[in-house]
Parts: sequence; C-alpha cells; structure tokens
Amino acid sequence: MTPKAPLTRLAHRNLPLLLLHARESVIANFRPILNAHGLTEQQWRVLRALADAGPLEPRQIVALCRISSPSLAGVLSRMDDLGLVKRERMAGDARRVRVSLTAKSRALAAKMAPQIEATYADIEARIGAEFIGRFYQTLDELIALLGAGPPESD
Amino acid sequence: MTPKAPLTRLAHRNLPLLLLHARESVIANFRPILNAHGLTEQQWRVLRALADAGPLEPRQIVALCRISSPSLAGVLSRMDDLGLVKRERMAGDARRVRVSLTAKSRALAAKMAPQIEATYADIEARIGAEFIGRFYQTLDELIALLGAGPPESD
DNA sequence: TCAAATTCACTAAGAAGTTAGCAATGTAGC
DNA sequence: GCTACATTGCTAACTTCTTAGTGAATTTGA
Repeated sequence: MTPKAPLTRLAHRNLPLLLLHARESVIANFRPILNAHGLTEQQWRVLRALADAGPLEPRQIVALCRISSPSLAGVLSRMDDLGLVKRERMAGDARRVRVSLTAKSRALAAKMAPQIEATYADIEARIGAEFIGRFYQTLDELIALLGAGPPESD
Repeated sequence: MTPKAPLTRLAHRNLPLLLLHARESVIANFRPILNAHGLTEQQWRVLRALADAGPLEPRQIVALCRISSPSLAGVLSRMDDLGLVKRERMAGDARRVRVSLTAKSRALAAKMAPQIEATYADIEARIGAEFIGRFYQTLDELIALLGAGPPESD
C-alpha cells in the first residue's frame, strides 16, 4: 500500500474545544428552561443583564454579555419585536441608545429566576459546591491573565 | 418618580457566560493564525481532528469536534470545495461517509502546527504551565461530572 | 469656526448554530 | 419475504457570529 504522509499530531490538547465542551455540558442544563419560555440563549443573557443592572446602552450590553455589536443589533431588534425590550435614543447624545426591560420581560425574568436558581442548585449537588466555587475562581483568573488578549500588532 | 418594579437578581453568576468569556480569551490568541491561513475556527477543528486521528466518519467528527450534524454538513461541504477534505461513500454501508484529508490540507496542517504550538507555549508563559495543567484537569472533571447531561425527560 | 478624527450603532454577506424533519439504507422480527 | 424500527447524513428555516464597512453625531485640533 502507498505510504501515507505522516499525521501531524500536536503536543497540546485543543483548549478552545475543551472549553466549548465544558460550556455545552453546563448550558445543556439550562436550555430546556430557555426553550420552555421561548427565549434564545442570547436573549436570556441580555434579559438577565438588564434585570441585574437596570437599563443599559448597547455597548455596555456588548461588554457584559459578550455579544458582538453586529449580533446585538439583531438580537435587540427581535427582542423589541417580541416586546421584551424598549429602545430609545438618548437626549444628550443622539448616537447613543438606552435599552430597558418592559413589564412583560420583567415578569418573565421573575418567573424564570427560580427555575434557573434551582438548576444551579442541581448542578452544585452533582459536582459539588466547593468544586464550582473553585471553578469560578479559576475562570476569573484565566480571563484576568489572558485579558490583555494576544500581543496586538498595531 | 414612579417606583419601578424591583430588579430580579440571581444569586449565581452566569456560568455559561463565564465559560464563553474564558473561551474567547483563549481563542483570541489563535484567531490571527487561523485567519492568516484562511481557515475558520470550525475548519481548523475538523482539520486537526483528521490530522490527529486519520480518516473519520461525519458522526465521529461531530462527537470529536462538538459540531452539530447539520452544521458539519455545511462545514464539510465548504472544505470539500476548498480542496481541504475528500468525502466518499463507504462500500459496506451506503449511508456512511468517509472523510479524509488531502495532500493540500496535510501540508497546511504541517505548516500551522508549529505556530499553534508556539502560541500554546506563549500562553503557558503568561499564565503558567502548572495553571494550565490544573485547568485541563478541572475541565475534564467538569465534563465528566456533567457528562450525562440534564435529567432527560423521555 | 471648520475640517479631521473618533465614537456609536448599525447594515451586508457569508459561515455556523439551533430545532425540526426527511430520504435512503440497514437491521430485526415475524 | 416483508413490514416495522433504527441509523446516517442531510435539507430547511431561522438566529447568531465574524469581518468589513457605512452614516450620523460628537469631539478634537488647527
């Protein structure tokens, strides 16, 4: 048989892939709740950010929810159509926008919160509260250490 | 002023969001390399899986690369167009497909591998080899513990 | 004061993610 | 044989992500 070119094997495991896998393992626990309430993952992230922090501007949501600006435009537009958020131009600076929740979405958040919390409790029960505590800490540390991002070339 | 409905605050931090943030922090280091070679993140994941393991079937790639079956169909189709993979029906079972690398993609993998490894070395230098070792272990543990997924309701 | 630079949100186009569902093939049971 | 079931890969429709780039509003600097 024809000898194949040798396979290229990398020494390091694929870390982004491992993080993706971990994230999927976690989010799989929440997805049924989101689906049951007709929310996408991103819509919930925005909803929760606004519920936690009050009205925000798009660029603040971008930073808090790790959603790119172009994606957020669509997400907010659809949430607006669904009556989940209200958008208004700001008085002092016409470029800026103020995004806030509606009565409907506040009620939805209040209804979902206990279910989300119960799921966290369930996760803690399965993997250990101590483990999860250390994990939060490790992630924070990693983000802080890599926070500067790759050596920018400009 | 009108008293607003109280904000709904959750006790637990948003873990999927934290994992997303961590993943972004890591992948930001690799993205320039992928872009320089005209590969998307998913294409690289598939390319690396095939380089590591040899020819695979779509459902094996789905499992290894954490790409959903419908997404993979498109990814493989585009990679095929680019001459990065070869797809062929299997003899014994006409439902199954065998995906393998091409000379072109094998050469690409060989060329990218050192740059990817150098980036891992750089990350280790910044956050500590010991830290990253523990991190891999923690992620493996989390995935194993949550692996079964949420209590399936069927 | 007026032009240049910056900021902000957004659009455009293509790739990828999700859920739902389908056609073809293969297997098991009768 | 032949029908019921399972498996495999895929399409369809819609949402989101990425990169690139635009228009309007604001700030800076000469």
